Amino acid sequence: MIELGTDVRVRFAPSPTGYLHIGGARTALYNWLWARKTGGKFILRIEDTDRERSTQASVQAILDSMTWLGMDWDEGPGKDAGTGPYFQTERVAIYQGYVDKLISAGAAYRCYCTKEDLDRARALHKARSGSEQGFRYPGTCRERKTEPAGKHVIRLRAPSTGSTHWDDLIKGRIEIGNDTLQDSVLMRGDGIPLYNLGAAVDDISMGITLVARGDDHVINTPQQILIYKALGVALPKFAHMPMILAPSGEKLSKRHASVSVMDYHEQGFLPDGVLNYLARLGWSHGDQEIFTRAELIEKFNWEHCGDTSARYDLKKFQHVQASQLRMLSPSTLAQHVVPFLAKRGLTVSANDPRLLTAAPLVQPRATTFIDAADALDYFFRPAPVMDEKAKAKFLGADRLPLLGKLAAVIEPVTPFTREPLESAVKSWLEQEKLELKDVAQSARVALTGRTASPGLFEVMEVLGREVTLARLRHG
RNA sequence: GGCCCCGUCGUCUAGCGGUUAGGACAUCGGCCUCUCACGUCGGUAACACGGGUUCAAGUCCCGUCGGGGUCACCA
Repeated sequence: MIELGTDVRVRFAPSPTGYLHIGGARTALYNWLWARKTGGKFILRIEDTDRERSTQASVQAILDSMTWLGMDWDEGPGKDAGTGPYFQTERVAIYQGYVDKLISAGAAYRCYCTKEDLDRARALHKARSGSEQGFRYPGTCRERKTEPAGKHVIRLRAPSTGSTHWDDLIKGRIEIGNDTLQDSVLMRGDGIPLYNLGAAVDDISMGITLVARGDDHVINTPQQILIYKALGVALPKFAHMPMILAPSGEKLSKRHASVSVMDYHEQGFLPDGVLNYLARLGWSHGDQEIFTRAELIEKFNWEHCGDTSARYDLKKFQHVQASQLRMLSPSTLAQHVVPFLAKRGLTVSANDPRLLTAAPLVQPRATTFIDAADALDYFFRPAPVMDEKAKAKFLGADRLPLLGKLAAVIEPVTPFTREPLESAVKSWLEQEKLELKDVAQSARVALTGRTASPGLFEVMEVLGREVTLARLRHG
């Protein structure tokens, strides 16, 4: 059991090279949940050192996605708590300071090899081994006595003997032989840090106590531990979570599914639906599948994070989303669905009594807000959009007299609500020796334009007397 | 290829030496019923393989096979 404490400081450190991916969202979620559970701090840091690929639009997309999901950060863009700035490109002076310390500690050195030198060495390696893989920096500048003026990168002086290990919160003890390490570049010639330096220095200077990230970073951890040790700083805990795979087992990408968080917003998913699904993809709490946000915070832990990669499953995702949608109060559902009604050209107020009455009717019939808006459509149009096939089948000329009678039967019913309507219609049917199913589908098509809808009397109640009678009489 | 991680129903998972291997999604069938859903009842379906250790192995160890990650002046 990991101790709770107020000293928990976790972070999510995305690179703004695209939208926020659902894999990234899950990484953020586990960190955020842990911070909220423990009363610790959740820090958002933007790792924008790849100038070529980083864009302002991506930064905004990440911020928007985090905000939509409701994962608020305690420190980060717009919230400086003294550990900022939170964009790595604004922290170059900090990295330079740490690099100086690393060099004087003998843990790093300046390397003056040019790109061409390295390309030559790499070509030589390939010629010998038949592959570019496995190339290691030959160490040309490692023991250099003189320091020529000029452009240089900073390299890690990696040990070649012994091993580096840590106890991963998810994967247990991991040990990697130092002979697999190499003198990798920590800082570019232009003073911009590379991932391992930036991440380690930021985690140190921001006081991060638990580094939780995707397990594609396992291999980076030894180098970062080396940096911590060279600086004489206490190590954080590490938790490496498995990746999310496509249903086919490949790395999940756009080709397989909607991977951008904001896609789910547009598709009418609930933030809580996304969070619930992502939480269960790689973490469990006994047999429970559906969690409120508060339950997630209360119950999340690292012990029950699985160490196997999980495959994305839209069907299950939809089920979780539908379950979350059903948990909404009518007024909350109304608020969420109004923009989706607007997209259909239907201007409806979230306080519209028809909407509030209809909301519980569509709730068990919808997965997303798009579905809900579709199911609500005919309540708010002057006339329903008619399914022509249904009309041909159920609204033939022979059916109209019956619907006229039905209209006459319900016309005087007061109040115009489901129970009185139902009993009035039932007793009429009894007299006529008819069954409800003899008239129900025709009435449904007349009222809604389609063959599937909530119960007939509920629909009538929402439509109200005027509209119901008009539609039955083919207004 | 080297190094690292992983292997329970199709999928997400529970399990932490003794279970008729449980739940959920999906799927199939029944019930409910004015349609469609919701709900509900039930079925099919899994410990990758081979060696150990042990009275006893899905649970521990080794190997094989399989999957994934990573080997950049990307992150």
